[in-house]
Amino acid sequence: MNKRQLQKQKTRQHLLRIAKSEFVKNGFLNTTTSEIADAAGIAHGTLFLHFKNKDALIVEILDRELEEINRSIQQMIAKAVDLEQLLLQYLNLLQEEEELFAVMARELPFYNEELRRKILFRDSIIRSHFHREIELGIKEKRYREVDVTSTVIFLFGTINYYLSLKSIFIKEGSVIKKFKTSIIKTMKSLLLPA
Amino acid sequence: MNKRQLQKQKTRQHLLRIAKSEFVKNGFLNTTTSEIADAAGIAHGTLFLHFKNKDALIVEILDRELEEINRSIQQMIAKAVDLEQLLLQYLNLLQEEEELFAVMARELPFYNEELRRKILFRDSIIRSHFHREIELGIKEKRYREVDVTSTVIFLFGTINYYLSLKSIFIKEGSVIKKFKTSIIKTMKSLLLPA
DNA sequence: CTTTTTGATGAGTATTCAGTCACCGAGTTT
DNA sequence: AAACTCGGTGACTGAATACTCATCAAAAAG
Repeated sequence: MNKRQLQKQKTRQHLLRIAKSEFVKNGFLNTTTSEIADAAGIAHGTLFLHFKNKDALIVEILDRELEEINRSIQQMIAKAVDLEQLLLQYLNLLQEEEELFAVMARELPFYNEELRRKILFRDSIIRSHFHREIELGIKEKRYREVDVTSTVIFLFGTINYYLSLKSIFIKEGSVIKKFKTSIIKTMKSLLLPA
Repeated sequence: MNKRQLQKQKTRQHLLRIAKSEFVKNGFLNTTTSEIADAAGIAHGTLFLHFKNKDALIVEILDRELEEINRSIQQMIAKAVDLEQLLLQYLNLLQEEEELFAVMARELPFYNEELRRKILFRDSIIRSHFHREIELGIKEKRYREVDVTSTVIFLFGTINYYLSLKSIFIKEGSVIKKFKTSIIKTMKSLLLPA
């Protein structure tokens, strides 16, 4: 790879990094291509040399992020021994990239089909693990006989609600951190016999 | 009131009605002032004769809607004898104006301070009634000793999650109708002793 | 050393919208 | 009936913003 190609690669990576931080800061919908170019210190037109359009940029960023999240989730599942640990580790994962998850939760209904599908697919994977874990618990009589699907949606609905209204729930810091224990507590009280 | 003033009143009411149906159809953010004017059969400029700007229009529409909803809620509370009935009636209320609630759930994070405050204030009123009802149930030993605040947020978070992703959860018809029974069932299993 | 290639530039284009304003004509007043 | 008022009109403006393209200069190729 010669000097030119090397520089191009570097610019591209730089753009991806800056774009992600801008998206996380203001959301995908409210970040303009000019803002990204300015923040990256390159000309506006250069952005379109590296990415077909704004959508292609966000898709590439999300693909990378979702892939990394999937890796973390796989590790998590391998390690977690029960639902409480799984939930705690999942919440920790969310907390680490909370700004990004908050943006996705808030903007999901406005994304195009492709993006929505990718995000919801990632969601469905982790959801299915919770589903399985709860079913197992019921079979082993550790949990009460709840409606598993509804229970899982209650959990994810609540987490997404917290995330999408993050800035309203708290001034700064992590919503997940703030509500982690009460989420776990309520899930336990839903599942464990009295 | 003379002929002119009468006509003005009529145009204004007509605009409010058409604007609401457009907002419900495509959301507030994705409805243009031209679309509303076209649908109402008036000139684009006329809209700004009746309302200072697009925001003033949505604020007036929401004020009317929220006021009516408040009236319904007051009636509901007067009649409801227990949590299950209260919840069922609340879900019925949501179902009646589901498109509007779905738009609000989806777009809330993007509204300005004033609109957000109004919507969240209405939410907090109904939430406080659930809170009180659950506390009472715990005191009277009908319910288990759950964390009341978390339980209420679980309920509202889940409902909002369903609403904001309405179009993803179902093709057409009512999400609330579809999930009503499982929401109630899960709430009961959360609150009632095993 | 000359020619060709190509990454980068940024002024310019196209589009979408909210909001304005000079003007019209029906209705009201004098 | 003349003068005035005011609701309505729609072409126009200005702002925002995604995307293009003629041009440049440095690097690569011949």
